[in-house]
Amino acid sequence: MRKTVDYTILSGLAHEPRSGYDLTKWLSLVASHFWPVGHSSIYPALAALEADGLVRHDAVPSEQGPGRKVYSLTVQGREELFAWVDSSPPEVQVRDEQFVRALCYGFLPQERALARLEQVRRYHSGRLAHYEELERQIRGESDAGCGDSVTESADIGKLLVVRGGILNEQSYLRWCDEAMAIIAAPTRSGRVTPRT
Amino acid sequence: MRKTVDYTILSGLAHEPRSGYDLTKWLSLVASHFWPVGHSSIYPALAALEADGLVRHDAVPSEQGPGRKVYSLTVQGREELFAWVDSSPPEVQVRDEQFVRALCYGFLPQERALARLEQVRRYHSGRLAHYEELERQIRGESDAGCGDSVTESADIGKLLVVRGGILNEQSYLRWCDEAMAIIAAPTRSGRVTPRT
DNA sequence: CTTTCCATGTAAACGGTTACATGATTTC
DNA sequence: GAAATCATGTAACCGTTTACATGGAAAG
Repeated sequence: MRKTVDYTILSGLAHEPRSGYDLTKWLSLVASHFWPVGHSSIYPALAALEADGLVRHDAVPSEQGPGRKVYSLTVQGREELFAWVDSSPPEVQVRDEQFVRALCYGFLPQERALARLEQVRRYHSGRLAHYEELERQIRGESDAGCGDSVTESADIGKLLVVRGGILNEQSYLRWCDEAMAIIAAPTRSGRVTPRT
Repeated sequence: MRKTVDYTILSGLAHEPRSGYDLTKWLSLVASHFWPVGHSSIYPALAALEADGLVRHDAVPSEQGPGRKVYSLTVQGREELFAWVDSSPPEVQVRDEQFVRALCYGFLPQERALARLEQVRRYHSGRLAHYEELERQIRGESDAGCGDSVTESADIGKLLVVRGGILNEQSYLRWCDEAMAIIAAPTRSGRVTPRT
């Protein structure tokens, strides 16, 4: 059975033929916020995909370091990828350690919980700026290419995921604000730290 | 080194002493959307936490099935949990397979991508309704049992995570709408069927 | 001459999920 | 008498992460 990391790799190659090294960098740029992949997963996966006939590579000599293996999708690889993309997604499984902490914020002294949330907010503020910069880049590229706004098939995918990142970070920021309001609310009587 | 699942369990016990069985059910209700934990992780973890003196259990006979082991936090367990809660969170790592597919939606025929997004939207619409119901329950409970400070502290955590779930699902719905608009945009030229 | 970047890979450790295993009681 | 719920646990598997491993070229 094929794993998600395989399809992530195939997706990368669908956008453009790449070496394992380039894939690693590209995926860490555009896909790390929904499916992080390290290079130590990529190289074995590429070899397995090649053995199954979903990708093939051309050896390309490089000026520095060892020769590159530039991988591209085969017809079969393209078919399998698109079939998977157009298949029923399972229920999403998200893991966010931050919320485990949040589950206990009510037990912390008010000012500690608020300080934590402030910190979380700063972090996501930075992430948001990062995705917004990415969006500008994508829109800039496709403007330069054709004349229309987003036209290229490949750009649509990139735009979709970056918009996802942006909306997600915005909602996180909204959560921080709300959470701080809930914790700072004066309606509660006594908590771990006594009032006054 | 302690893992997140340990702190998730400790968080559950901080809210109320519970058996492994009850913990499993409670966590699947309130924590499954940010840190899913199965019972086969819980029982070994509880044993390890007990060996380390962070929790202890009282054997309580049960009417049906084997006797229950009701676990509660020790002083040390409480301290370690709160110290972790009030520590610097690492960068969050989210995994959402849906976005891997989205990365390739530009390669699908328009109507297929739109159908997919419609399906995703329905799913998250259901999730949103679920969290909203949960929020109503929590707010109902704390209105009913007004006065007790411990109960209130526990309710804050539950409220925070359920609000997180709601804001997150709302942003997902917004993403679906945006994504459908981007894909349905008439400005694109040559993308109708996937190339082969 | 040391660090960074290019470029590829392997192997062990870790954590989580799935399946296995048991058995009593209540409900249909 | 079959299924669901209560209640506990173990073991194999699987995928990811981290560390190990190599080595040339450019830049500081």
